[in-house]
Amino acid sequence: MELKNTLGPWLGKTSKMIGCLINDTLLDNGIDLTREQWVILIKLHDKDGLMQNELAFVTERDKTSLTRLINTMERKDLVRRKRANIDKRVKLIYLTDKGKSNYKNAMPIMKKTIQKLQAGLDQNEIKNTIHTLQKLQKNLFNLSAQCGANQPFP
Amino acid sequence: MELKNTLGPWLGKTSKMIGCLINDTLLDNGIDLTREQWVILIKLHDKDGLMQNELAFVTERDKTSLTRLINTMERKDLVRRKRANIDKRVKLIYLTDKGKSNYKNAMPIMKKTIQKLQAGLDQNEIKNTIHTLQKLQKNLFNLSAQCGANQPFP
DNA sequence: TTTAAGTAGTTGTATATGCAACTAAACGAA
DNA sequence: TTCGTTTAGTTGCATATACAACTACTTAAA
Repeated sequence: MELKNTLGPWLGKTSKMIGCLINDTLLDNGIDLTREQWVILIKLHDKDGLMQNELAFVTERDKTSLTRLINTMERKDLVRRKRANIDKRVKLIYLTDKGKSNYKNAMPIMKKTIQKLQAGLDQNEIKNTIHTLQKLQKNLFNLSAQCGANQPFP
Repeated sequence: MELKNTLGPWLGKTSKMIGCLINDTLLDNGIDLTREQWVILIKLHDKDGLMQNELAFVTERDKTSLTRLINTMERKDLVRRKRANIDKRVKLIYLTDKGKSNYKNAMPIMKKTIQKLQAGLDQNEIKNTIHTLQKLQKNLFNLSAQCGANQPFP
């Protein structure tokens, strides 16, 4: 088996290039966000007030990484922490007005970029590829390839 | 268009999980390598004595990142720098004996892991997915989504 | 041949990442 | 109810990453 004909390297390179594209797009449009911060804004726009552990899980990162990412974003006034009343260990993360407006500014631009990225691919091809990726993720999950000790939330 | 039905997030998550799997596999087998170091060993095994800029290009990273990655690997005695005689600016990177033996130890284990990863996927499915990824990479290249100022080597 | 422009690599600075070990709070069972 | 265990989040440490600005060397052109 040749390593080069396996999915790993292809996925790795493509993913890396997409990361660069997202960074560049944000920068070129004067939006002061890293791609990591951008994803956090998406998740919070989806459901505001997630606790840190949930946010770490849905963004596939260790909780310690998330702590520091939120530190940076709080410093930039994109989100804010709020202690939960029911359970005082928990900190809930909320979008600030600045976070919301950054999301709103970035979204149409990012959608346009993603369309350019997928140019020349038909819907069926995209669907099949996603399906294959889902199979891989299932395998990865069974191989317990999850960073950190993140638990799924029921 | 729903962001969730585009390839970006699926690729990102899968790629992240594969990274964790590689790290875990190396760690579980007592191989003292990060996944980034592992990829460098592969490229050098393929062709020893690459110059840093070439190595940065083939591994899709900025030359400054490569400088520091090689620093770490030189400290760990996995590779060594050698000034080129023809052009004194250039530094060529060679595998050390330790680097070679780490590669040799890791390779069969990593191949086994990759087979587990691709379990349940038929060759055709893999081929089609790689083909789609190649299309994406072409788009990404045209969108000049390359990190750093890395140039392709003719 | 001398000088300007380009190239290879490094350093400064900032961000992001993860494991181990920690604190504080909540829970659960004797 | 109290004491051991679990959980949420943080900190220490090490690695990886990239842009800007730098040094040292090479090349091309005046």
